[in-house]
Amino acid sequence: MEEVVHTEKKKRTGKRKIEIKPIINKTSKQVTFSKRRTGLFKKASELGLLCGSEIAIITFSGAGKLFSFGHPTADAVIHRYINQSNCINVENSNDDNGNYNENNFGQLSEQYKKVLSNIEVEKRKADVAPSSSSSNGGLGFWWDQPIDNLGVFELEQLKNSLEGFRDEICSRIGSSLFDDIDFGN
Amino acid sequence: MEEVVHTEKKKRTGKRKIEIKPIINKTSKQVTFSKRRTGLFKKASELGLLCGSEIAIITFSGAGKLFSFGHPTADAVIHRYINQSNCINVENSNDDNGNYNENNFGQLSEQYKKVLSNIEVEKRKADVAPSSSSSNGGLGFWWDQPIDNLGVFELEQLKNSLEGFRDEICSRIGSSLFDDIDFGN
DNA sequence: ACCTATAAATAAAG
DNA sequence: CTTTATTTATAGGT
Repeated sequence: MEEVVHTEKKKRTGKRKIEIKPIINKTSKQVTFSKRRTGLFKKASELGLLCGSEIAIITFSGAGKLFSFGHPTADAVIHRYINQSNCINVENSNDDNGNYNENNFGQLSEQYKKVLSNIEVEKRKADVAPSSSSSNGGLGFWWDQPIDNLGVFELEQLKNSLEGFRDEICSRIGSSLFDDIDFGN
Repeated sequence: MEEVVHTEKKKRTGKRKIEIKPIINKTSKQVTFSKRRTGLFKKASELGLLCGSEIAIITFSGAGKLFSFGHPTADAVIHRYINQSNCINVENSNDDNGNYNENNFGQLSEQYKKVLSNIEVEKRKADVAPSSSSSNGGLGFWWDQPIDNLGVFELEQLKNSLEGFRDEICSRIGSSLFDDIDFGN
């Protein structure tokens, strides 16, 4: 039987304490990102499952690669987040620096109301307005054009575009928030 | 020195293993949500700090209360997520059921191109269009009105509203994605 | 990708 | 909120 006396080159394996500061080494940064992201997503799924809560995580790696997790889906949760502006349930949380994050979607419906109200005011200023027509060659942006220069067809386009734009936005946002915005009827 | 033999009423304190399934008891569900959400946000902040990655977490408690975390901010990350449609960097991750989440913002710029192209086609169909004017009393939605009935003032409103709408959307989305959409110039 | 020792998170009780 | 016992996550190495 042999006794080997190790002249203490302590084979320090196992987890060690680390400081929470930027990892310089690119490879170990990637490894850590991968491991911790996996752990984070697992915990998020447990939270959703245990507590019946909806949750979405969006993260971009240092290299700009996107990873997302969602329960039930990331998009569903994000849509709910974007559309909850007019609800009271707005809570912020602090980040690693102890700073608070703000949800700045909160005042949107107010802004819309203001815009619509301004339109109402403008409306009252006018009684009857003259109109003229002409075909527009298609130079510049429509909002830089004198409105008088727009013919019926251009207006049709405007209308169609606006409808399309509005529908796209609504479906993109998955929102009913804009449904009551009618641009002055 | 005294040796006390405990007639085993094992005082079972300390963490115990749990199953990952919905918690029924409302109180312990709230407690668990609070504790785990805190832990999750902490881990997320560590991930951001260690790996220089951007991260956002949005979660709604069972009661519908919103909590968010973001590094640098939740909104910044969500905007980047929404706007990265035309990038190649789309990675999905699986949720607790092993299902994959999908980012369905990917085809948006394509849709816009299609709309704009349709408008171009329409444009070519017309040469000159007549126009008329009249004040509109303000009944119904503008897109349900015959376009001929719109007077200059209504068109101004339309223009202003559209500008406002577009600007609001752009600032809301924080996007440059719509900047090139000009509704037919 | 896998292993192992250890740090960190946390379930239950006070 | 605090403590305690234990499970879970994970840093570093292979």
